[in-house]
Amino acid sequence: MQKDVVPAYEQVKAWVRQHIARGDWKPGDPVPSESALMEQFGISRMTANRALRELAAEGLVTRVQGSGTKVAQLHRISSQLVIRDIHEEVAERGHVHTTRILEVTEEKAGPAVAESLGLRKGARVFHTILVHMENGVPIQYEDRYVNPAAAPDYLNTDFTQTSPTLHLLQHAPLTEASYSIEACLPNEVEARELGIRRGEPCLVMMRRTVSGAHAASVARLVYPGARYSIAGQFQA
Amino acid sequence: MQKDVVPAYEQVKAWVRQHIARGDWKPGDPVPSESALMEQFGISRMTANRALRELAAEGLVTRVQGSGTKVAQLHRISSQLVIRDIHEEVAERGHVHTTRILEVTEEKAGPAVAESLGLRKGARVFHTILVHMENGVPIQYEDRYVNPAAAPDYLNTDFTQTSPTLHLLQHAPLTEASYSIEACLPNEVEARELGIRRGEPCLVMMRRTVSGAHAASVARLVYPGARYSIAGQFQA
DNA sequence: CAGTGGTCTAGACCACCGA
DNA sequence: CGGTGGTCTAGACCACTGG
Repeated sequence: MQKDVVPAYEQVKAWVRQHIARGDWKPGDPVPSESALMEQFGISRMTANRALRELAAEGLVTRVQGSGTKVAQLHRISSQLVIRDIHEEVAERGHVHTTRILEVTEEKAGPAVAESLGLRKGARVFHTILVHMENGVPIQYEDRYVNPAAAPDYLNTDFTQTSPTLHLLQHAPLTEASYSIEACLPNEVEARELGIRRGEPCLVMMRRTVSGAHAASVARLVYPGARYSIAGQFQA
Repeated sequence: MQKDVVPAYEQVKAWVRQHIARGDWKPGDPVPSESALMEQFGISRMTANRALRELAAEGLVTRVQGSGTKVAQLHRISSQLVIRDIHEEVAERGHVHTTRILEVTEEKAGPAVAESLGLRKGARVFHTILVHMENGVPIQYEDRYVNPAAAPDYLNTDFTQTSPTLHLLQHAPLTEASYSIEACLPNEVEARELGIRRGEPCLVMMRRTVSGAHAASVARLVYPGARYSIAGQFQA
């Protein structure tokens, strides 16, 4: 039975997907029930169930117990924003990534940082400021505070070899994160270090990461607008 | 057996998740095999399989046939960027959404637009320019070209009642999309319509949507940087 | 009520991996 | 080779929906 290279449930999924993509079935239309698929494909109900359940997980169809399976309103096409190591990202483009280190210190947390990291005001925190360059051109100004509890070795890292993101990913596997992206003008220091004029707009990403029980780090990432864009793909 | 409110496979998932979140099992560590879970929880293999398979789909664990299930390197935490109707978004914040219509026309496609929509240069395209306001304050300048083949009725829409995004979602269910986000300074018209100075940075999202066989629309969405940010959450 | 999906079981065969 | 995951089946009981 299962000598097929393509599993039965995948065939069913593909078949349903096709009907939806071609517009044979429009949003709100019913999709054949599990028992209908059993007969049509000569499969067991568990197999039909798996196909429809996975399509529902992808958001292509909606299932309501007792009512049936319907083609979903195709609203929530979504893309993945992924937290990646910038070194890896640059290397993938076949370019050279280098880092300029501006600051690597231990400080007392100010109120804002303490709050973000879930520490008392004045608690010890690690602070790094780096500039990331792609083929020698600055592309990211990274101002980051790190919770010592999450990455005790942080300050001993050679940041010319290992980026903060990579160190954190390796030592404090992240379980949660939030971000916000805004357009801002750089302050004087940021403009100077990025080699741009004060009036040149930048993408600023504020990111807070959590690893297990600890808030691990808060970072302010400044990208020169003219040299960087966030791009992505949505797939149904 | 299944009188439990929480399904068995969910209990197994929660149990595994907990061990990973608490750090009992670190990235690379083996997760109990399906047969181990069968014994431990007194469940059948299909149930254990489902639990682990779904965790793998979420990216929490990695499964290799013949080798076993291991805790994944928690790198690719990802978030969902969702295409939403701006009216809905504003309404959800409990605010009032209004629209100012600047242009609703039919034009011949210039080379760039034709290319994006997959049409011949000079083909007829719909063009709308709107300003979206939240409680009377401009928050988005929307310059959009639409492929007539994907939404023939587009121009007949009352854009004070139905946003372009909503019309398109309803009439041309989207199957694919790509976007890029940059920081830019607004041009003179955009600045005037958004009520900001020329030097104030903006988030600009270029978005191209595909519906079935047709490229449906390309849009340039300009957000005043000081009034708008894109925010999101990553979840493992 | 009949039909639907939600869950579960106890088997089964297979392909793959590592020792 | 034994253990692993990948898939599949033929049944089962349940909760829910709709007419």
